[in-house]
Amino acid sequence: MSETETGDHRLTRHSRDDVVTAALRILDDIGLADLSMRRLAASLGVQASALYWHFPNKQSLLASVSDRILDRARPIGPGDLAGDGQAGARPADRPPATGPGDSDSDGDGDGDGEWQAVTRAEARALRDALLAYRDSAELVSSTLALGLGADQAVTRLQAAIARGGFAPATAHAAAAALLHFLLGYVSHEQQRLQADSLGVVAPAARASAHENAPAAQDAPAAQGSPVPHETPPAEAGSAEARAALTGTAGFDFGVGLLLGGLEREPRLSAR
Amino acid sequence: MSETETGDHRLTRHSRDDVVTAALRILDDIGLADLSMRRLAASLGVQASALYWHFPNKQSLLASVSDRILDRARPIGPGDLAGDGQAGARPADRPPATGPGDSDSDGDGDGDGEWQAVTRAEARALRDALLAYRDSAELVSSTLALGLGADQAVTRLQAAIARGGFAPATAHAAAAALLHFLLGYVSHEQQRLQADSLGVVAPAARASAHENAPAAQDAPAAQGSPVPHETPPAEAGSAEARAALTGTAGFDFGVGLLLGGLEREPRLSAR
DNA sequence: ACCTGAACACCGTTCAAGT
DNA sequence: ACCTGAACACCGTTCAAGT
Repeated sequence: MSETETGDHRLTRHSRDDVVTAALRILDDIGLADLSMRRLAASLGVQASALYWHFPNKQSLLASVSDRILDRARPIGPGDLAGDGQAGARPADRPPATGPGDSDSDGDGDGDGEWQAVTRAEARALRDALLAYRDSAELVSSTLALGLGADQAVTRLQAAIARGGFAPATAHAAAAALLHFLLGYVSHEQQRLQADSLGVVAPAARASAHENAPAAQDAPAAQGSPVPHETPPAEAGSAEARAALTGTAGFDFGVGLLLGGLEREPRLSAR
Repeated sequence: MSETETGDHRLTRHSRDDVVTAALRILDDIGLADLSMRRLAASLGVQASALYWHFPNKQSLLASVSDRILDRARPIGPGDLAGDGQAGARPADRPPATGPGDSDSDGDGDGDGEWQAVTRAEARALRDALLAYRDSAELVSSTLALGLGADQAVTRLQAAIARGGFAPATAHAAAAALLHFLLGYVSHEQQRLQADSLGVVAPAARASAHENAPAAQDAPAAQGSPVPHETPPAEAGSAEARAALTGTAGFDFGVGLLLGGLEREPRLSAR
């Protein structure tokens, strides 16, 4: 409730949600490292101690921020798989979306690879949600590392995987593995985006393993827009393949690996 | 150099390595959250400002600690695969160590799954090295998230995978994915270990999907206590399979998933 | 129901200066 | 080569008290 915080504040009392919203804005504007209780309070025109009426401590506040970010990833319903024109929240890019770089990994004969498509879509939705805010993957990671939140994400991935007919324990372990990869990947991705957006440049000896296009940044807009900054795969180089698997391609590759391995696991129902 | 710090200190000047050693001890004794420059300095009998002669800032010190932890994972040579009896740092458990819980995933007929065994061994060595110190996975994760260190780990995993004849870009991306999983998994594992070691206990209703400990929060502090998050679904489901894939079995499962998926990727040399 | 003011016990980092 | 002492600009959290 209350009015939308446009930078100024005063004269309104705040709700729990207002605090989370303000925190999200600071996160996106100046990063996790500078998201302090005092600064957050100041952005709301309030004393730091006031925040402790809404949250018992900073960690629980961060967990709520984490949940809010992840909640944005809801859209993908069981009905629509890939190639649908309408996006859920706002992520407007969503390319044709078939498989990984090369052959689709569900070409095993029977056509029930539906769980793979759904899982892939869930994973992409989570990544998109994370890419919408600076430092969000690191925030979610550390929140999860402290045992708080992020259950929603595991649950959704597990549900998608379970469509393949795996045992609950299998689906859960695979979902956890997928989430670990996802958070680590996006975390690293966001660190590079951030480094590139500053004038870090990296002389020229960047060469070998990883390199991607600079000038990809922008992110002036506030929270909403999930920033579709794509780095074209540009694999090409048959020689040494100097171009690494980055961006969406690298992400899909990792997800594909997990799904590929999962496909060989035993199913409960032989359908 | 200097004498081994046994808790007391005084009268010796310290080297960079001494500082790292002392930091490692504090990390293991009281955890990452309480590893401050001031406390570290005190444990060395020195002013906090003295540390800045050795390191430009806290992050670079932590990166060095991170490197030291990872360096402990060296032992696994190309010759020995699994079943070796000698442990590395401190973890004295190391069970018989055969395969995952169920069937080994490299029984595909041809006998050149050697790269899989080597990769698996490298992954296990990294996990063991991390398990030797409290909070190490989180430390390495955040160090890596900030763009420092941990290159050694990726490099070694990549080298192991490359034995399978994959393109460098493929091997690198797979190694990165494996490391992301590994750090996330062990991080979560250590968080649970830590929670369990305190008297958190978790009543008994631990059951269903997510095994994190309730009763840990509630935060008796303050007045409001704004009632955190929603109540978990607690679906319970099929009632069986409540035993999740945890510990070494869960770890091997995740690694196996990645390796299984990798096996389907195209090779450069047709062996 | 939501916030202030003041305090407590800390932080990382800098810098002139010492030996 | 390694460290001190003092300072600067911050932290998260508590708590009585206000409205």
